[in-house]
This record gives sequence, C-alpha cells and structure tokens, in this order.
Amino acid sequence: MDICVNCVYNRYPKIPPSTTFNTDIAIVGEAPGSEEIARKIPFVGPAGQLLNKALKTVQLPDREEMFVTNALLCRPPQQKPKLKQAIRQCQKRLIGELELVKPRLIIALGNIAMHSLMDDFDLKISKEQGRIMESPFLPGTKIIPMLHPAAVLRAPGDYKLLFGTMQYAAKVYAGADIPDPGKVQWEVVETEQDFQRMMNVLSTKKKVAADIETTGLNPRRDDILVVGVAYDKNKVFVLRPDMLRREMFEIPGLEWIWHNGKFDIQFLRRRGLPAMGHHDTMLLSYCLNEHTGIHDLGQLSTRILGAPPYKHKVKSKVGKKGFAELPEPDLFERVAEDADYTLQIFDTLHEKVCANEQLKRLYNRIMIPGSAFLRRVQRNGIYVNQDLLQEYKREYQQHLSEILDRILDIAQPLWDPEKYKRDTGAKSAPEVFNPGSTYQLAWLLYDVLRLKPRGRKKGRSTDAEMLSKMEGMHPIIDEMLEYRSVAKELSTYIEGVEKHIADDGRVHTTFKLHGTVTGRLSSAEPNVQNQPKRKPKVRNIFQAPPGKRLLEVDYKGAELRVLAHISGDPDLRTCFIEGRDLHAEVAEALQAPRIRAKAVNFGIAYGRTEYSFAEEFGVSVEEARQYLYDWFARFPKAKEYMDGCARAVVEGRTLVTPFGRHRRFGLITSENLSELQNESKNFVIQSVASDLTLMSAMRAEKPLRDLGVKIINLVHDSILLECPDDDGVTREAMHVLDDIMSKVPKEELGTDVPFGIDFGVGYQWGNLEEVEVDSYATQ
DNA sequence: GCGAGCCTCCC
DNA sequence: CATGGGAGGCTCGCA
Repeated sequence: MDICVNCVYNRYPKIPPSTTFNTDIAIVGEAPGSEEIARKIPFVGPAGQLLNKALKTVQLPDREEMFVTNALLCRPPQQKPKLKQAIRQCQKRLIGELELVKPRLIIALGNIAMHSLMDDFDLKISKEQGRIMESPFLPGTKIIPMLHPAAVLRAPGDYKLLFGTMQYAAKVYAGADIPDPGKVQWEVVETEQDFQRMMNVLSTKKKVAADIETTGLNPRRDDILVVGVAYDKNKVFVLRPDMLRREMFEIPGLEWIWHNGKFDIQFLRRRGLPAMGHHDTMLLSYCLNEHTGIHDLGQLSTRILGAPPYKHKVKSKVGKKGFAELPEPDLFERVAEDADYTLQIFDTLHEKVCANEQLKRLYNRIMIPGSAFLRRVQRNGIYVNQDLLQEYKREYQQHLSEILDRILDIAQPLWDPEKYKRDTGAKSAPEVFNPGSTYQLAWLLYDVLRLKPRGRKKGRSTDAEMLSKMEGMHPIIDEMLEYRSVAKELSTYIEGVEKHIADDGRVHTTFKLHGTVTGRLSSAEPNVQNQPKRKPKVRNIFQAPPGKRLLEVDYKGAELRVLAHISGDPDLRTCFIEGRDLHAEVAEALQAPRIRAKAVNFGIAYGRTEYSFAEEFGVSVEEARQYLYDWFARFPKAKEYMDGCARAVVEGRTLVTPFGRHRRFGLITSENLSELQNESKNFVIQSVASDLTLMSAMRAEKPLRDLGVKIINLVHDSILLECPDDDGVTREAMHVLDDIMSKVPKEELGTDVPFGIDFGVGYQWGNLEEVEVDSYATQ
C-alpha cells in the first residue's frame, strides 16, 4: 500500500480490511493480532471469537456481513505504545475506506479505533463507551465506541459492559428511538437565596429524582456527604448536608423518585428530614425482571439510556474510605449523574410496569409500601443480650480450642504437607493440618485413612451427611462433626452478629425486596432469617429488652395451604377446611411413619424430589419415588397443577402469582430443563406464602403500633414482634394478628382454605412458649 | 482484593 | 447425573 511508504511502521506485516462493501454496518478494531496476520483476515483470534459471541447474542449481522477493518493496517511491535504518528498516517486510509462503504453505524472497538475515527486522542474508552458519536470526517454516520474484546479477555468481568453496549448498538442499528442521556449540569445550592430559587423551581414540578452519597453504608454511623435533586433532564440541584431543610421534602404534590430509596431515606430520616419514597426505579426494574443482581443504576442507565458506565471513572478515585475522600467536584458530578439518570430512566420503567395491570398492582400495593414498611422494621432492630453473647463467645472459643487440640492430636501425625501437595496438586500447604480446609480433610479421610463411607454415595465430599456415613470408622469423624458445628455457631452466629450490634444494643438488618426470584425477602448484615432454630441456645441472644416481651406469629403450613387453594385439590382443601390431621392421613396413605409423612408434606411444597427424600430418609430412590407417587395419587389435582407448571417451562409461558409476580424461565437447554421445571412447581406456592405474610405484617403494623407493639423481624412466613410486657396488651396484639392474618388470604386470594396461625411468647427468641389466641383471658 | 467451591444455617 | 428460595464463613488460587 502506497500509504504505508512514509509510515514509521512500514516494515511490519499488514492485512487488508474485509471485502464486504455492500453493508450498512462496520466494525473498526485496533490492529491485527498474530492469528489475524497468519490467516490474513481481521478478527479471527480469541478476541474475534468473543466479538462473534456478543454479535450473535444481540442479533447483529455476522462479522462476514459487515465491513471489518482496523485503525492500523499492520501489526506493530508489541509492548510499545501505538505511535500517534502511525495512527494519523493510517487514519486517512481508514476514513477513505469508510467513505467508500458509507455504513449507517460504526462499532469502534477500543481507544485507538475511537481516537482515529473521532480525530480526538484525549478520549478515554472507559468513559465514552456506549455513547453515540459522530466523526468530523463522516457526517451522518453513527459511531458507538465500546471496549475492545481483547481487553475484555484480560478482564473477563468487563464482558457485561461490552455486552450491554453491544446490545445498545443492536437497538440503534435496528432503528430504535434511543434517548440520548446528554451531559448532566448541576448547580450547587450554596445560599438561602439559592435554596429559595430551588424551592421555586421544585414547586412547579410534579416529580423529581434524588440521590445521596454517604461516607458509608450504615445510616446510624455514617454521614451524608451530598444530596442531588434532578428536576429536568440533565438539570440537578446539589446540596451539601448543611443546606438540607425539611421544606424541600414537604412541597405539596411533588413526587420523589429514588433508586433503592430505602437506603437514602434511612439516612435522611435519621437526620429528621421527612423524605418520602413515592417511586423507586430499582423496584420498578425488579417488577419487570425478577432476576437478581441486574437492577443497579449503572446497568439500568446503560441499558435504557445508553449511558456510559460512569461508576467506573469514580471508582479509581475512591480509596478505602469511600466517597469521603472524593474531591467535591467529582462527588457533585457523581450525585448529579445518579439523580439525573434516575429521573431519565423512570418514565420508561414506569410506563412498562403500568402497561401490565398485574405488575402495576404489585408495584403499588407491595413494592412501594413494602419498601417504607421494611425501612421501619429495619430501624426498629432486634435487641441483643450482649452479656450473654460475650459469655457464649468465651465458652465457644474455649470449646473450639479444645476440639482443635483433640483433632490435631489425631491428625498431625497423619499430616504430611509435601505428600498432600503431590497428591492433590495443591500449590501450598501449611505445616499444621487445618480442619477448616475441606481439601485437606478430604485428603486425610480418603487418601491417608482410606475410609469408605457406608452407602452407595460416591465422591470425596466431606459434608455432614458423608461424615455421618463414616461415623465410628475413625475417631476424627466425631471430632470433625463437632468442630464444624461449633465453628459455624461461633463465627456466623455469635461473632457474625456481634459485628453488627449498633449503639442502641440492637442489630439492624438490611432487607432486600429484590433479593430473590420468587418474591421472598432476603436479609443481610446480619442475616436474621437463618438464625439457628434447632440450636435454640444461639437464637437466645436475641431477646426482649427490659419491659418488653417477644411475640412470634407464623402461618402454619402456609405453602401447603397455598397449594390447596391454587390447585383446588378437593381432598387437600377439605383436609384444611375441616381441620383434619394431614400428617396422620398422609402417613396412612404412604404407609410411612408420621415424621416422614410430615417431611414429605413440607417437601412437596418446597418442590423436593425423590432423590432428596431418599437421602434424608436413608431409603432407596425407588422407595422415595413411591412416597411421592402415593402422595400425588392422594391429591391428584395438586399433581395436575404442578405438571401444568412444568409444562409452562417447556412452552415458554410465564407464571404469574395472584400478587402479580412473574416468573420467566429464559433460555431452556437440555441441561437446565428439569432444574427449571422443579423451580416452576415451587414458584407460585413459595411466592404467595411470603406475600401473604408481608401483606399481613404491613396491615397489622398500624393497629399494633397503637398498642405499643413493634414488628422487628420477618422470616418468610413468620413475624417477630416486640410487645410491652403485659398480658392484656399481648392478648390484644394476638387478636389483631389473628384477625388480620386470617382475613388476608380470604381477601387477597378469595380462598375459603383457612390459614391457621401459631403464636409463641417469651423473653428469648430461642425459647418461646407456644400459646393460643385466648391464652390471656380477660379477667 | 475477588471469585469459585464447599459447607451449613433458615423457610 | 441432579433435583425450591436465600446469606455467609472459610479456604484456595489468581491477579
């Protein structure tokens, strides 16, 4: 090529662009790689394969149907930065090619391609990816820069970003009307005059979106750094904490939109500011897609607006101390952008939710009130007896070190780090055996001691079930079982809870409304939904504070009752309506002990299979299958219902609950089909049972508060309350709960299946006494 | 520092 | 062969 004659890189191997000229879409890469040079075709190496995968998934044309070229014709020496001079030299050639092809859309992969096309060498791909650009040389052609697939190969975590941008490119190519996120502008509210001007502007608006940045995630300990209020596209007021006034949150008729507003509102309310959450873009997004981990603002703004992944650019500047270290201009830009994007994505999401009557109902009746309700439950917190916790901590530490001594007495003579490394291929091994390492334990049990667990189960697992199959074969087995049990209780339930005790002596969990695909809540930091029930001692550190008692209420067998209603199975229904003993009847039908019948009853509702029953009961899979067969023979309509769910998966139908929750089963393969079908059988049952509990708790909150009773925890189908230490009040609270919890299923589901409830009362959570509604009779 | 894999607690 | 929904602690390998 003559163009190369004067180029500093003229002696390096070159490959020409693809010969597909009759196309309206082009891809521009950086420079050919070694495989490309070898085969004389652009993008055939690993990066090319990644690119193909992304193109295919978003249904853009195949690479062969596009014009494919590179910013550099040749493969210049590695390591050295690509010379600007050479890029400029090659730029004329690149632009010339594209003028000839005249594509509608150009995908620019990586910095170099973007620099060359845009003739701007200061742009950063991490900042610009996903924006629609126009080159000074190619008017009318849309250019979308994105990460280079080779960069993604080095940082696979970035695939999501590349994929998201590619998806956006596909939309643009398909001619979708994509809003341009624009560039955010903000003004800092510095003076009282500024504040008044802001109030005047906000008073003319129907809705605004807001966001806060904080020094940390704990509303009781951390501080607000800045608040952003977006009132028009790209227009944001930014306030330092000293400029926050309650008036701004009390503007009549003004609706506030947040993204995960529960978090922001906690901080603002702690400071006496009456912030309200009328709308929440995270919850809107979750209503539209029940999958978890895809509702953060960064992903949504890129997907909906094609916004660049702005979180990226701040992250590098944020040190260990989080946003506190960020210089004000960066902090302001960040909060402004978050608020701006929240406002911009709101309409799209809200319209989509409102277009579906079920989703609209779900959003308005459960999500929005649920968010505010859970904020109050979190704020109430659960009281912890710290003296008892400390006592247990010392006791368990002592106990653990004794077990450890005994384990080492047994294991150390058998432990040979060098042999362990040779046998297992481990890179390193400690001098002392670590019972916390499942790999080391497996080596010891299976390779050194050559233990053979009883039963047919194969594999080198060291879980409790497998260990129990080796019980009595070696003294280390019993010690390991005890070690596991004590270590778990100490690290997770004693030290794990201790870490989260706040200054008020309580733990304040964080509930997620968007944490599960079924609509159950999830709880974290600490998780107050998996506190040991079978080891009540640990649960006893959660107590009633002085002057209070704990009251717990739960729907008994909620999921089976939901199944009875949803499937309409006559026998299952009448069993509940007539208050018969289901476990006894099933035990008879299955010719099994009551305890097994009970396990099957609950297991059916959880969607458990013959394999899991076989394991639990220690019977053959055939025997367990017979149990299920007998159960479903007894309740044929329930079987019909579950088969219908499984069919929905194959037919690609979406399951919808009476509360409006949706479950789609996505891409079905031969690998995941039976897995998805099991999920489908359980979805509605689990989902409805938890929504009934949430709905009941929300409805009971106010009348209970009037009695001085606070809701302090929700565990799927049970509610934990803190009640004044008074029999009369307890009785009234129980009546309120009894009334509401029996009404809610009737009203929400229109069912005549009774939803019975159980009460427990006491002072320590692990030690509650079962009581009847009328236990505290009026004198 | 982060993700994967293992294990164990809950409904 | 595996097989409902979560959180989280630990080890280990990789960056």
